[in-house]
Amino acid sequence: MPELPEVEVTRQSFAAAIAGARISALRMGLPLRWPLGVDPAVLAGQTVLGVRRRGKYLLMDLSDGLLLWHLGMSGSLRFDAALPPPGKHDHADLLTNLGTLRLHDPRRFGAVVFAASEDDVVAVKLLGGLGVEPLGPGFAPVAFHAALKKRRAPIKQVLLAGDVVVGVGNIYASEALFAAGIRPTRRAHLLTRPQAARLHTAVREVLSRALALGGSTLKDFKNAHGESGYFQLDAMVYDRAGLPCRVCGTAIKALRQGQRSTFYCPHCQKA
DNA sequence: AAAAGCCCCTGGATGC
DNA sequence: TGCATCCAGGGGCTTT
Repeated sequence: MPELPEVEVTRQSFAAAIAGARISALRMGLPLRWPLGVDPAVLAGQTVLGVRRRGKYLLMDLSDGLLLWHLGMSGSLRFDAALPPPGKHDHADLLTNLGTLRLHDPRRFGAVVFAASEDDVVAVKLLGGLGVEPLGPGFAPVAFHAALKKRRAPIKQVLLAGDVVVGVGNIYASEALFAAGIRPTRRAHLLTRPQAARLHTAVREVLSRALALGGSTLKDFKNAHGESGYFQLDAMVYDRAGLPCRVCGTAIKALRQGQRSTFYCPHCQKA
């Protein structure tokens, strides 16, 4: 479900409210993608210092260690002073004196993982290979082009892989390539410098626009207050197979790349 | 080193 | 109504 904008919207919607909270317990439900990696009792009495984001991970700094939260495909977080008893798909409740943070995740591809520090092996394994933040200063056109030069895979799959630039998921990969006028099947190393620069701009604009609109609401995205976003209202190509391109009217095409669907306009995306 | 496939899981939509 | 099939916003792991 969540790509960078949704994860960041989620973070912003509860980070300030949970800062300073004293943890009383962590209650886990069915197994998630990875085990917590520590006795939950270790968390009791710790304080939540803040919540950062790296790619699609949320890093919750504690007084002694950190919790990594990932929403997988279907996860969402909710933070409230009072929540109803956990339902079938509520698999983690972090209880604090300021409220409960609840992970709701039907498919259970998400995770909550404890790490003693960012140098902890588990943290390095999950975060160590991540690319640069697309909305940060490390994402620059020239370096981006240089990184693409080393990759022969289709550009769509390189965007999605997250080792060059993080946070671009399946929706925004298609949207950014449309905005840049680039064919998703184009081999990354064949992009010219102007094309890489266009894609760099497109990734930033698509993500920051979605972020400003509160994230996408394809199915059930909600921020930690249970409010929806609006991005799906203006997707240019995603999930529009056979429909007319909003720019030129040509029928949008769909294809499969690495077991994920891709959408593009054959007329607007010739590069 | 990089690329391609596989797989984890549940639920909704579609087809017979 | 029932059942089978396919698809879904991610990404680590194993195999080429």
